[in-house]
Amino acid sequence: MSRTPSSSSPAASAGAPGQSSVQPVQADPADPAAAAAAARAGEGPSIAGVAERAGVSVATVSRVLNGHDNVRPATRDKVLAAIDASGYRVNELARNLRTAESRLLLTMVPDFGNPFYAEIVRGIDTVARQHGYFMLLCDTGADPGRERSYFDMLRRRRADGAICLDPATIQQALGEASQALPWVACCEFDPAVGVPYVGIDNYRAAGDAVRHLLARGHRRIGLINSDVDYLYARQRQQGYLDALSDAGIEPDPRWRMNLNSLDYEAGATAAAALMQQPDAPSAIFAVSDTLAIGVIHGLRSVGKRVPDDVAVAGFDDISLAAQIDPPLTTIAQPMRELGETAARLLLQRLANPQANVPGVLLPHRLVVRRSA
Amino acid sequence: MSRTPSSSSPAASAGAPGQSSVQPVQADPADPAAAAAAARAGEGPSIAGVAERAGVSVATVSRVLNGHDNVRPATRDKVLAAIDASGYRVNELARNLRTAESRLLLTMVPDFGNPFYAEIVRGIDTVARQHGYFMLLCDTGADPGRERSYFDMLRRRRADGAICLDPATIQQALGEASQALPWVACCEFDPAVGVPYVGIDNYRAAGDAVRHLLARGHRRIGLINSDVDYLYARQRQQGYLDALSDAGIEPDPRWRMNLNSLDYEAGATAAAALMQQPDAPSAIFAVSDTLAIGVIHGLRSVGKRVPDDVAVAGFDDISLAAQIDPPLTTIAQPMRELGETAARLLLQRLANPQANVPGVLLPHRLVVRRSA
DNA sequence: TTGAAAGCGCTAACAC
DNA sequence: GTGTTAGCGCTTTCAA
Repeated sequence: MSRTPSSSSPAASAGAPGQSSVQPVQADPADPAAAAAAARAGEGPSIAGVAERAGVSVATVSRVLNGHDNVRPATRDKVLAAIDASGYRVNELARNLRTAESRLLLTMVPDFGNPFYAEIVRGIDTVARQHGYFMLLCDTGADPGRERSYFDMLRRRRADGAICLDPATIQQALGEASQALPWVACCEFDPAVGVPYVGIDNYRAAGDAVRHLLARGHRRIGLINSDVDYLYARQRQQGYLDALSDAGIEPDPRWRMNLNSLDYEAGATAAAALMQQPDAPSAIFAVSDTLAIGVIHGLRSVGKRVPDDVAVAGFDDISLAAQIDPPLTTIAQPMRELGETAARLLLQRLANPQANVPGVLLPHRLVVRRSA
Repeated sequence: MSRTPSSSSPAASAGAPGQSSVQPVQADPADPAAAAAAARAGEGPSIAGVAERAGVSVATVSRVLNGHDNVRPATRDKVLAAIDASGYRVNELARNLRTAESRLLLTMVPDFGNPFYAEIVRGIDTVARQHGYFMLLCDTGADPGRERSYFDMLRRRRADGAICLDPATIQQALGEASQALPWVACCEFDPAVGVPYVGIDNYRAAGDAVRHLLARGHRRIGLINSDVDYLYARQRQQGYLDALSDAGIEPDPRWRMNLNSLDYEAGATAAAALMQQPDAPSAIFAVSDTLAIGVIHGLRSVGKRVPDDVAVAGFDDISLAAQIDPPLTTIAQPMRELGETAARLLLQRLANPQANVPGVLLPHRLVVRRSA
């Protein structure tokens, strides 16, 4: 990642891309005019105060602030000096109203405590900041009501665009009313909604995981899935089903479980339950690493060794996956890139509202470790 | 995809701002005036459009919008109907400028991928939203430059207040220039900076952990610490040192390590290194659970069993701590409450800038599991 | 190259 | 109760 070799830090220029940096400077405590202006404004001087101090018009100050080049160097210096001396900071509330943009990007996640989302969010944040936007992170808890209310922030102009990681079912409902709103889908998407998206091929990825288990000689393979509200859950389930069928195995419904949570706890409980039945699976495919980690714990709690008694495969390849015992075999998703791509798609859509922004699928990868 | 003149969605067709075409949701596609107005406004009607439609003044609409009670019910209904029919949404950009507040709270964390911070952030978010604020999450990477630039958002009026979870050293530098800015410190704080804070008694907590190890019969106890830039790192180290001394043990410097990361990976590497030396510790106290989990992994990689060969204690009690093998003995921090309290302190400071907001210390708790 | 002035959409005095 | 109006601080024509 290359950085501008100037003195301004990357984030410092973030708020106002392409504008001259305003240095943090102590206001001159002995200047009565500045003091009066400050008192009037409640908080530091306004652009008018700077103009007065520099002996120019507000228009000129604005030009300098925004890095326009039609300002005589001498004038610019005067203005810069006045800005410096007064400790002026641009009021983004005013600028935002005037330019009719908030420079905020909304990111809606079902659960930002989940390490999988955390990494995606980081990708979004990086790209957003590179382009002078800030990211407003919203935890929806996958609740349609909250989802909808956050979405409304777009209409209220509180955010310029949104990235949605919530279930496709929710997006669908949202989509009907909001085709025209500037948003993109990440990980979860319904191509039918007609909204730009980025994700992976969940069907094939799940198949890859199951085929790996099959290659290891397993025939009774369990599936610990999340809520089927999620598109990925349905797609991965289908991938699992078809991979088994293709291997000539009739999938037993008793091997499958649907959970309404991705917590470690949920995985542990489910695994223990799975093992209760006769002819229990000799391998388990969990649709998320957090679930898989819980599964390993649950297995251990009922006296099963991993992978000797039961093999476990996860999904996502969060950083933790390599650290647990045994290290987790899993499907790696390019989390960072997922986030970065989502942000870029959104920015693209913002820059050119009528452009036809595509859906994109990123590659996944099977990572074989010791758990399966 | 081209723009469809027909079936315009309620939101899209909402407009006819500042003009008298009063009609139901469906805009007349053949009305050039409406089209022009919509194009000009770019996005839906303004308060003036609603006023016109309802046959009242903008002041009245504003009153209804803000729930003032000095509006005749009949009038209010008219206005509500007009709002409804036009699909009006308040423009918060304008409102924010007028009221001189952004209703955004900034939260600065060194690393939001860390589950410890994630839970705190959730606490902040909950309280913020209860009070009509949104939370802007900023990952500083504990970089002073980025820290400072985020801080400047307060001065640029982009956020109304901030909660800082970054190292105390950074806060100190910030504090000098920003005593007056509305912010509070969470977890990390320097009482000398004179800023409201919430945290725990790290010194005593670390002592509790070490005393537990001592009680288990360990004499050679290692410390895997983070960067001493963090106040908590220094406090926990002192707690560790004093607990050993109090037990009549001369702490060996070779038992201590300082890491510049809290990643699992870092803990694993450090633990492996610690074990290389003769007379290696029989117990390790890691100042964070993520580190401790890495430590367990690292120990295992050099053939040590936990807790039989080496006992491990962590700090934080993230949800994962109970799930790994062996389950982690750790110091529980009230993460959620930490976040909630921080948010409340900030809100309090915002509501009453000159009030003397206190520093508060929340209780911790030793959680004994199998790792030590 | 610079300045004057018109708003962006909203809230809140201040009148009536 | 309701309307009129003056800005909030900024950007951006349009003239000079």
